[in-house]
Amino acid sequence: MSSVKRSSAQQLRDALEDDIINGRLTPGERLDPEALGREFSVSRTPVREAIQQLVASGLVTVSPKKGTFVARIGIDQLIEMFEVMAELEGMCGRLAARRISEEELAALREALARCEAAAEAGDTDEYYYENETFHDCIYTASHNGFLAQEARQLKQRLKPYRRLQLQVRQRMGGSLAEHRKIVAAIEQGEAELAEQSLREHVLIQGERFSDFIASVKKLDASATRLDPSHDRTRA
Amino acid sequence: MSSVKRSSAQQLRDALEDDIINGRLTPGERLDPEALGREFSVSRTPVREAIQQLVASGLVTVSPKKGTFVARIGIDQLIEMFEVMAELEGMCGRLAARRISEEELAALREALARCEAAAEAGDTDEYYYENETFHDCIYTASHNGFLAQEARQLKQRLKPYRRLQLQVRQRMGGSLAEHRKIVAAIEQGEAELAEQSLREHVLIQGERFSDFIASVKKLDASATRLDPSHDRTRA
DNA sequence: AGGCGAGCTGATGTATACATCAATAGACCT
DNA sequence: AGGTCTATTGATGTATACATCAGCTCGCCT
Repeated sequence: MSSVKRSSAQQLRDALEDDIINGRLTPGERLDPEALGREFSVSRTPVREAIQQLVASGLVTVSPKKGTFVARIGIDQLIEMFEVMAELEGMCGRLAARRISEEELAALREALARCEAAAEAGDTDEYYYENETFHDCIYTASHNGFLAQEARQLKQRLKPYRRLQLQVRQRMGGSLAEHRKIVAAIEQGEAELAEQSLREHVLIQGERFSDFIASVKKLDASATRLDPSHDRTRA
Repeated sequence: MSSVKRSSAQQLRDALEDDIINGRLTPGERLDPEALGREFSVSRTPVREAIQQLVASGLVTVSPKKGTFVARIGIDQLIEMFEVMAELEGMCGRLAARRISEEELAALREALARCEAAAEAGDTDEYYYENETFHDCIYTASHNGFLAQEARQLKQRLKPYRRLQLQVRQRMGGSLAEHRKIVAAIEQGEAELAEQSLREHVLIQGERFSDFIASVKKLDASATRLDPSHDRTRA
């Protein structure tokens, strides 16, 4: 399997990445290398390495002589990133409509079914998860591994902020309808339609920015002063 | 200005990046941290840091216990990356057609003029350089800084391989005609046309892959055995 | 009392020494 | 002679100590 023995730096990187993506570490929060070293029983060197990698992937920023913090993405850049995300998703859909295999199509239908089930059950968390699987199926079906990788990476980078979005329950119904339309387009090999549908599917969430921006600003403000309640040094 | 005092690791990173992009270090070539340390009069720590960053940006790969090497991109992935590059360029064009400012349009026309001059003079190197400026103008004019950054980064990553392309002199004329078409589309705000023109402009180079692939394979083969003639440790 | 400056503090950046482990080459056994 | 096991080697990975430097505080001067 994928080698079970990974370097401390890699493990730490994954752990921090997961913490950031899943909101256990919020944007603006400070990361103390020494504290992290104590927590994971390693020296500052691999901690530093892990942080460097997170900086490279855009999840962390480090200000010399001031400290390292979970990256705070400005609203303007956030919009820009959504714009690119929509394009990448659209491209995945366009390619998938042309290249998808039978197995992949089956997996896509399965993912759609799971989304429908979650929506019917009103389980927003479950829907959020299955929604990811759905989109991931399309990435894979694009048969462009590099594109899929880029899409996943950007999505990860946006994740700390996305979780504020779909909370709106009404959005689930609309999202589901769009999913069906997307699947239909891919099934029939209508590349342009699939692209446009997916692009809009992503952008619609961006257009709900009225509510969204408010949430972000609020989160920005609360995280401005380094919230000590999230201190990871405490056991 | 942009702080003149940068860390050794950053300087080294930039130096190596430049070496790789401009072909002084060829794909597959080994990078010896100790030798680099001696050359730049620093310890292995900042060297390692620089290498880590290059790994993150995809220009270098490191195999544990075997060594670190300039990244070798397989032909299949190379094609995938060109596909994405074309999409990003197209997106830049589409956005630029809607958002470009007068100043930016002037700069774009200027860049086109320089391309024309270089082409008329038959100076391929100059054309290569001005061609970059031209495309960079479009990135900027997209008014999406994140998109522009991603496009530049991907272009950098492809650069070590792109230099094998435009060598064909005949391509300059065709390229120039496409440039004019692109500028015209942007001038008139025809977003879709600008997008399609740019996408094809990039992909055409990919379709010339018949010749291209041969060159890459040749380069791949010659770099397979770690060529000692490129050893940087020698003064 | 308010502003300014020197020293302190705490953060990142760097150097060096050690640990670890896979690839390799050598010798031994068959 | 061929294959296998083992010891060496050389590479990355990690630990620790030191250097450096900006921000902050405390105290002095005006």
